Amino acid sequence: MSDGAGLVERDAGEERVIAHVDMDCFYASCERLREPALRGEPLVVGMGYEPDQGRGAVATASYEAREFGVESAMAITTALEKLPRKVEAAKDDDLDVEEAGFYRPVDLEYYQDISEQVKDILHDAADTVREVSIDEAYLDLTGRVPWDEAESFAGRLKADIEDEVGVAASVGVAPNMSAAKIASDHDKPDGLVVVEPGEVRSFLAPLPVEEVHHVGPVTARELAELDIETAGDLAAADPEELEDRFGERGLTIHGFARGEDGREVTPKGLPKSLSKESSFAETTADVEAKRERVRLLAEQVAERADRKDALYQTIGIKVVTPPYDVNTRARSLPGPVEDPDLLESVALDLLEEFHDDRVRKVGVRVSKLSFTEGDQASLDGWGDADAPTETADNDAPETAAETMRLDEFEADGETSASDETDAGRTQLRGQTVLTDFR
DNA sequence: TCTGGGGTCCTAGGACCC
DNA sequence: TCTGGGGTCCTAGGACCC
Repeated sequence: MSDGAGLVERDAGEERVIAHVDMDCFYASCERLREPALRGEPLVVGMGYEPDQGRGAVATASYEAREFGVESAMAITTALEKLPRKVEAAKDDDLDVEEAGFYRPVDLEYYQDISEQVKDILHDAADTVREVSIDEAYLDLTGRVPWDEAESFAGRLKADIEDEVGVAASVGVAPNMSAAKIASDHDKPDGLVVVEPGEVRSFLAPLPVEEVHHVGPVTARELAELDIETAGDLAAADPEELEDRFGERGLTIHGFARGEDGREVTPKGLPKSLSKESSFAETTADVEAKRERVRLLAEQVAERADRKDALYQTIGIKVVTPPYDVNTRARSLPGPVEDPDLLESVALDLLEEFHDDRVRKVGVRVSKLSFTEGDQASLDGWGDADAPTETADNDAPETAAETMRLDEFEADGETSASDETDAGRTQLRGQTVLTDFR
């Protein structure tokens, strides 16, 4: 048996101690923190459940709400059928108040606040922390916590979070990230699972293959055709065949299933892209409605880029047409810019291709980001918003090379300035960018 | 399940260069 | 002028994660 390549080898004998911390239905816990009456009640936190506008989905359902069949990402309308709101049930004789629950709209800023308090505790507990999302992080405890103390350490960590912040977490400890992640999930909520180095294979073997990171519904279905249904099956499969079918990811998931994962815990770097998207309440072919939404999103994306001191070189849109076809279009600029008007005009220009299409959803995205020096705090998203902007000079590109590329860009635009007056306007914008560079 | 929003990474084909 | 091979960049789509 040769084992699958693609994983970083480490010195044998030096087993790392990695923890994965995962808050239990975090948004719901936050809501209960400021509204204790919600404790023990079925609670759904979602977006767009009020007849506001747009479609909505469930962000988090408490365990009590899950009893009624409400799940994460479920359409809010479906969730309401399974679990009506108490306020409605009280007014309606056909509904039973006992069989109803509470709904609260997502309040990300508040959750971010709570999250920071938790993250502070995590950073005190470990030298290296990778924050994965608002409610999840990996800790490298190697050299700080020996295996025979892993369980008590994790227990203290949970208790600290509970006592100091007031929300519950599940913790998994294992010799690598992928196993730690599965471990934290294994006994949710309020779980604590330690998988020591020698036990990883046997711990993973009976689990359904979907629990392996990077095995989603599509891959799981394809694996089932190969009679691979558990992590143990996957671990025993032929890596070459997996690579043929799934590419590099085939080798990755094979390794994960075998308890092999050489990834180091590293702090999260700067973002690669920033985007904003939104759905229409009903699909629409209305040109002005589409343009108006794209304008709004472009403005919001520009604002966020500005707050994070990010320059962008590629501007893209996303257009979702019924039934659910995702189309993306993108255009790169000759150099990085921070220019809301250009962002808007390029986005609108890209949208022209979908002029006659009925759409369900649109999005705007910037990528190929570069960041100005200074003020790291705001890069994380919670620094002070008004950083001094003396940075423009610092990242002026090397003029010779840049000017050449700009010339090419203009020439390109000239020749392809096909039909629309919009194209010409974009060109003009392009030239204002040029002067910004000098 | 008839599908919200914000991300990451990989792949494949085409353009272009040497 | 029927045609190699390597490399890079760009765009579009897809799978996946939270």
